Amino acid sequence: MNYEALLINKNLKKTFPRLKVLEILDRADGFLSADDIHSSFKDEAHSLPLSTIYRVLDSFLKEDIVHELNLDHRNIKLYEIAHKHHAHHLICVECDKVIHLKECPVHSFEEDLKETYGFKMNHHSLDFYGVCDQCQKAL
Amino acid sequence: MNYEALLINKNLKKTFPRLKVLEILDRADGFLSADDIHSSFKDEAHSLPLSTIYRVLDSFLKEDIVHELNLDHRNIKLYEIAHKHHAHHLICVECDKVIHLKECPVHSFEEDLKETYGFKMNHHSLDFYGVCDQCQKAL
DNA sequence: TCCTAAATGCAAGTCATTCTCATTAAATTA
DNA sequence: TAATTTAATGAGAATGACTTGCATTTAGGA
Repeated sequence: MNYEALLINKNLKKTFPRLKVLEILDRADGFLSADDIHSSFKDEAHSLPLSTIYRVLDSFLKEDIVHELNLDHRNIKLYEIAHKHHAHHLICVECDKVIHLKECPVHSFEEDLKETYGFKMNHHSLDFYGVCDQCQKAL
Repeated sequence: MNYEALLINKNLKKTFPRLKVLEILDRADGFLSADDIHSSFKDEAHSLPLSTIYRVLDSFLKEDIVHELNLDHRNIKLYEIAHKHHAHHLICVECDKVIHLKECPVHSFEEDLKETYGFKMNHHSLDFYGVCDQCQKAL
């Protein structure tokens, strides 16, 4: 993944914080919170303040570079590079594991809603919360 | 709706705050935030502190007396008496109008997930965000 | 190289929600 | 009915995720 090209392509200035956050998200294998991103700097000399991280994430959200996932059971937002997966999830409320679901079973339902209610659709969230196999055994 | 009977039925002590919150939620015609509930006391002599309201709502959630709705675009939780509607929504990000959807198009999908991943399912959220008819015209 | 708007760093602020702890009250028991 | 136990409440402080104000820096075009 060419970070610089992506930023230029999205008309975002190529700055150190943006490149760094992009790299961290790209190398992560799942969702990260703003705080996760912040923490991943702890051993490096040049860290980033949380305010900058939030601003960078906002600019990425606007350009659809990242997806946002709201965790109902934690009151927290998680972020992931957008192209990685479609945005439906199976979430374990015990260990916070997130399983990505590729299928979107509500696509045609959404089309119907647009028509019925005259909505201009923005996005939809479809997330399943439960206890995973391993945590069931552990409890 | 018999508030006292409901509480007794759920093994919840019949207290003034619980009866009051139940009544407010029952009389509301949509979702309310904890703050909405708090505000609805402003003209009355005996109000309730927010801490109590949150605790009452928690006890109601545990007993499935209320449903909780997380608003992605506002970072806020809304509550409604559970029996009123099934919990899927079409939400306008401009005016915060919430339209209740009766149909659940992911029921069989959820059954498949349980089987495939061995999850014990807790709940799922399915919410559509967009701009409603009226707000589109107003923009 | 200069210029300007945009981005950043830092600190302070916001706001929904939770917690602490002393007090009160509900429901059980004597 | 009174005493007891235990949960619930009230008030306010605390938390924690996120946002904002503002002075400074920097990217990218002139």
